[in-house]
Amino acid sequence: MPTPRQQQELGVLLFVANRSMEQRAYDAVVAAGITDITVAQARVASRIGPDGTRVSDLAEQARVTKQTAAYLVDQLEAAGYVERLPDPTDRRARLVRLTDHARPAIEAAGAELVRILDEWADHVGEDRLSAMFETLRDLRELTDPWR
Amino acid sequence: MPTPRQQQELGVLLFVANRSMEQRAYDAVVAAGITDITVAQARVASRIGPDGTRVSDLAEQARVTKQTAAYLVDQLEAAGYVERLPDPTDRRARLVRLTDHARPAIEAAGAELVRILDEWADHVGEDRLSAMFETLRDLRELTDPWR
DNA sequence: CGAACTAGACAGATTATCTGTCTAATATGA
DNA sequence: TCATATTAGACAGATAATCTGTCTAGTTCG
Repeated sequence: MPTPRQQQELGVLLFVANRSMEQRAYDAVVAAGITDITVAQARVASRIGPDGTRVSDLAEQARVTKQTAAYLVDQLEAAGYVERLPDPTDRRARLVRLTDHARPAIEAAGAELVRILDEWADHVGEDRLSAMFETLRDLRELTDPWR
Repeated sequence: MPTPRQQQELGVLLFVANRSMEQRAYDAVVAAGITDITVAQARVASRIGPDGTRVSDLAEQARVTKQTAAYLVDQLEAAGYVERLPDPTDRRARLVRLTDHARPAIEAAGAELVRILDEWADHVGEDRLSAMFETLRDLRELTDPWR
């Protein structure tokens, strides 16, 4: 029978894994010479879908309030990384979309993510990594009330 | 061959799983009537070991600077949840230790963690959950440069 | 012993985050 | 159809969290 302290270890493990990915991706962007984005901005920007995403949805996915998400999107917009367009399906809403100016950052982050997953697969094996992926996907029904 | 966007999904999955655990544990503490702790404080406090932990180590584990960790520990100390004692093995250092006042919070959080893991095990099976645990443990060598 | 390093404190600034309120647009339902 | 409730997002203000930089005391090691 597992103890709370072991349960807690799982939390730590999820945290360090996520944090490691995030930090390395962010560092890769900085290493590519893009230094005018903060971690919090990048976290929100990374949730923007190819066809644009509403601020409310970004807030939900990043688990911050709409106000916080809007604040970060404002900064990304001022720096030219995103633009806001009217949402054709709902006149209240606006879609946030990445601009071409964001492309180098996306590519740097993406390339680093590929490297990370390669290393992880090397370390624990492709099969175990895939199994973990699938388990986390299934758990999402519990861990992600939205979507 | 996986795409960057799939890699990124893993990051999201790790994030939502961790965030779900953290939020539920925190909510359980609040539901137990303990309302004078913030999430950031709880995050640091949860890393304190049974025999006390140095501020520097807490900072490392929570991935914040020493200054931030010290700031949060100050608040926890002012609220009576932790105390600072001299570290007998190093006169520069001080150990942060949880007080009896923290016990109800620890118990509320621990009980919720047990519930969460029970639900997860029900959802994906005990074996798959354990496998994920082991994989994350092995990955820690890559994801957690310290320890 | 002396240089380099480590733990933590102090100061100051910035960033991220929240609660609360407001308007406009949409959805619902009698 | 119209009143009501809900949703998207903006605006204002306050607080919390976080960082960089600097400093002192203590430790380690050649």
